[in-house]
Amino acid sequence: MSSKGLIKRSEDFSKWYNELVSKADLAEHSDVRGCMIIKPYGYAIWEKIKDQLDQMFKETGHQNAYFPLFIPKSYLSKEANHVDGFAKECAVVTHYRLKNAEDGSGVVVDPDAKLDEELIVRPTSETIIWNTYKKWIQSYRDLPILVNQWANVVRWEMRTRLFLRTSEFLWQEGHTAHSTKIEAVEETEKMLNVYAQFLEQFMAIPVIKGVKTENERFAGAEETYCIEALMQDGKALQAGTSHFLGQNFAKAFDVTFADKNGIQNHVWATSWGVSTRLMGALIMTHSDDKGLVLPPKLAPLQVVIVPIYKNSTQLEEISNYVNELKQELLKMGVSVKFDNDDNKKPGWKFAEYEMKGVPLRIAIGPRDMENKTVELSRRDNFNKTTISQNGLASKISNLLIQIQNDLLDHANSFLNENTYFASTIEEMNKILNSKGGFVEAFWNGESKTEQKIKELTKATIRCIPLEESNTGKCIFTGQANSKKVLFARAY
RNA sequence: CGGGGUGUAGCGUAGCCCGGUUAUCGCGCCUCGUUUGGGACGAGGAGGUCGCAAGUUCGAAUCUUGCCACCCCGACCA
Repeated sequence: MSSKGLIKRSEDFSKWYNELVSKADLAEHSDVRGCMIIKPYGYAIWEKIKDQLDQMFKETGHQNAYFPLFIPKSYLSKEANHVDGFAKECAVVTHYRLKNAEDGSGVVVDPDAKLDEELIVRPTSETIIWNTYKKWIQSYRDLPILVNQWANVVRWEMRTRLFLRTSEFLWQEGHTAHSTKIEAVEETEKMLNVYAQFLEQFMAIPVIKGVKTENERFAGAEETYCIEALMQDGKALQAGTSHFLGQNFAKAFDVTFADKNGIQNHVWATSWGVSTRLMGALIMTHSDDKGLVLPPKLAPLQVVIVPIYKNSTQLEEISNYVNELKQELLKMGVSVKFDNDDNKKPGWKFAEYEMKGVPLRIAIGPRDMENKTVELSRRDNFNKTTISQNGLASKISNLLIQIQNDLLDHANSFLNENTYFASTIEEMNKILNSKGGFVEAFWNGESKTEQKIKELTKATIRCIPLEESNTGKCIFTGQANSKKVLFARAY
């Protein structure tokens, strides 16, 4: 149950985000630092995301499996870069038993129950999975392995935000094994495209596809592909990553296969993931000062019907009509709720469903019953129209498609309008300090240069876009033949 | 993990500096009635370990210390 209004985005975007997450009933903080409770309404959206992605993974030949939460500490250290990247943020299990304190003050860790080998709570599962794949793979006939898992992972974060960065989060992680480098790279790119397609077609979020620089690469990867989205406050958000892992994990875990000639080779690997962070992307892409805005394809509730009446006779008449309409809509696969709660006035309901981002609202009163009309109101642009009850269900169904498309168009325009080019550091700072956005610029490919630019602008290279682009003079060193990359301040 | 801020009923808050009956107000909640085309109104009612723990004191929401959580800014990261 949410109380009135949100702070305006223009006043305090960060506060707006926090209030929205809370008032739209998406999530709340738990008593454990950095951990979140995803509430039923928020989880319903995540389930939509999950179900659709799961279907897309299966359509591309993947199967789900489940690997354990706990990973022996020794596994993590087998791949040098990997351990460097994750060691600082791992939760560690050291004991397996509690006992009553002798002074009666409660339970304490039983010092006699110390684990011989400590377990880490997975920050990601490459190590335990590759330790397993070693047993699964003997010959090229065992390849490829195309496995995904839906899981929770823990990374001990210093600074957290609901959905955007929490110590525990939900995600999926795909882990594949291939006999050739080409096939593994293809898989990495294929899954990046699946993500991009999902974000655009279902979340109505346009993304830039690219690869990360060495600095930003996943710990243990040869190449990290990513999709980057632009939020309404002009900051970039990494929405998904797909890694070409080369033979790094195969070598670390000694995973080899016999090829057709009987020669032993190391296996080629990929991994790819998206997380509950997508919820943050969804919120910060479409929502407005009235609350959440959901694309119809991800809305747990697509249509809400609010009756307006003065007495029970009127309500009954309206109900009779609405129940028929509801059946028709449900048959068309449209999710719909008739909110006939007598304790809340229509105005209250309007505001409430706006906060929760229900894409389409229908209001029906005695006037409508008389004229055989209803009032349709769109959440995304607040357009209100009074239309005939004739053929209403299919009009609604079409309108939902229209809303889905309009949200993507709108987000696309925003992305285009907020992508700039800068040829000097001053220009870049000017852009970033005024409204933010993506800034294209040339970069000479050196980490040192990237670091310097970061110090001067607080912007990082979000990606080197996959699209072919021309070369030019490095924004920092002036070096010719530098490649075009995308800078932004980022979440 | 460093610097700053905050924590009082489900939510938002007054009181704290300067310790002293029964902890303020609004929203929400419950009951009854009237209402219902953009967050209704009246009457009555319930709801509190003042973040947690020690300490100072005759007496602590108020003072001291420690801890926990959240928010903002850094460093780090999806």
